[in-house]
Amino acid sequence: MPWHREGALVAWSTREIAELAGTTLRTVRHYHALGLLPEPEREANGYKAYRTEHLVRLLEIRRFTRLGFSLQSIESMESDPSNFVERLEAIDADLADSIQRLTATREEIRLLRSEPTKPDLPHGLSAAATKAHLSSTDRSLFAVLSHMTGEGADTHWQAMLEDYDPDDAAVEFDSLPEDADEATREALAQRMAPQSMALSENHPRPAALANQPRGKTQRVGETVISAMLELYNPAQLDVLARIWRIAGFVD
Amino acid sequence: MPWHREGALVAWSTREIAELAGTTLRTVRHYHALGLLPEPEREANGYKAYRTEHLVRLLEIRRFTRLGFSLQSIESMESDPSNFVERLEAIDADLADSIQRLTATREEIRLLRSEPTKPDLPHGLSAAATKAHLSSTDRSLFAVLSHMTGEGADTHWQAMLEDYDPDDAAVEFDSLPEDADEATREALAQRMAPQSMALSENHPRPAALANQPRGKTQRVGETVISAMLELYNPAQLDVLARIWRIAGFVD
DNA sequence: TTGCTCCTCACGTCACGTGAGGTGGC
DNA sequence: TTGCTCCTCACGTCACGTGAGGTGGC
Repeated sequence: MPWHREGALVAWSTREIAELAGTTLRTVRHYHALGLLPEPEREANGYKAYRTEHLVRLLEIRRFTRLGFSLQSIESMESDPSNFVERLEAIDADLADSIQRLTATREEIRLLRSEPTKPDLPHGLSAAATKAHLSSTDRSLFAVLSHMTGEGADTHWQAMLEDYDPDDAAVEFDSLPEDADEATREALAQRMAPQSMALSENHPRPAALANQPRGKTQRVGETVISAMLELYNPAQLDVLARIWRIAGFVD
Repeated sequence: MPWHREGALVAWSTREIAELAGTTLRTVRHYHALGLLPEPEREANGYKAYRTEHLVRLLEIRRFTRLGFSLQSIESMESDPSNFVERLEAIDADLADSIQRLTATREEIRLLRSEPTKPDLPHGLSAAATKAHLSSTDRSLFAVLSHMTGEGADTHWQAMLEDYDPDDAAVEFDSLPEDADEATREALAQRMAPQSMALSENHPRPAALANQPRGKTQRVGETVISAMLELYNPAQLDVLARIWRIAGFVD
């Protein structure tokens, strides 16, 4: 409870002024430490005795922080109030950015909630990869592929995956032992090639991918190739090479 | 540039994997420190040699953080993935809150930019107070009054201020010396009373203020009264008391 | 003596940012 | 020798939160 001093005047404790202002004890003390809020006089027992001037100042500081000013910028602004509007505009631009980002995040979350799926890939890709029964190895490859080719290409990969039929050959490929003999590898490649060719024919590289600067495309290629080299075993890599030759992707 | 190792395999440095993932050196090291991202093997010179598995994991972590997960919650979620959807919903609620707050802040900033005025009071009140040529003392009183009566009452105070005419008597009141004699004080009260009465008649207390719980109203009253006791000098307080008696607010 | 409120350090939070000081190959 | 990149501490950021340890009046 506020106590009386010097006759009619009333003073508040730190906790009281904090609650009056709708904030916390620690916040008030923090403003003292920064010199933003002057310390009031003390009672005989050492307690701080806040008065209206302090409440007014505290409310003013809170108003500025709610507007998005940092405590430091409140100080600097009060020593040089010249470019107040510019500061406001800078804060406003930051706020617009933040809202933009948070809204995009909410949209991602909405998709995830509407169709829960492992969030290791962008949502559409993840759902398609799950429906296509991709192995975790293949998912890893698509994680790299999708990130490296950029968001714009995701719909392309997604459409391709949605068109993909996980047949027996694919299952065999996933569990192909690294020492599979040549006949096995060649036979598997022959079985897998047709679908690869069909997919590549039905889903040509989109313009966004084709029109990249040369260096970028090369980096993407190197990264994806090196990912494949690590993700697949020698027999699987050989099967892939054979498929590419059959399909005419390489010679 | 990536360097080669064990024949065809390629490894990246910390900086390289960070850039590949679109993040920073320090971020990668931070994830190591938290145990979120396993450390890769080292080259002979002690350099870390990252490979695809690390890139995939790094991209996954980044995806979670962009969704709003804290680093800690990524860990705990992976050890117990059961309530994934609940976590998503909690994050979504936080995001909605944040967007709500930021949007409200932007609206305040928009008002301030459209009509720049001292931001010591809520915008509408500040503009009205400035137009009414209120002294900084009076502004302080309104800062306390507005905060204590809550946002809902601001339009009431604003309407009152917009109706207020800062006449000669008000100017005299602002600079009234604390030892002004009784005749001066009484004359001033007589000149000021009519406008006070008119204002209070044209702007009755809104329901939002009248329907407060008793304790709340009392606290507001005490705080505002104590603000007045500090903001005005004895002669000014006496003039106010005389006005109130003339107007019949008190007896 | 027990409870309650006040006080002053001073370390903790969160996701990294930023030097400081040293190494290794060209 | 100079430049460049890597490495490991370790303190800094921002606006406070959270004890720890002690005091003073009922």
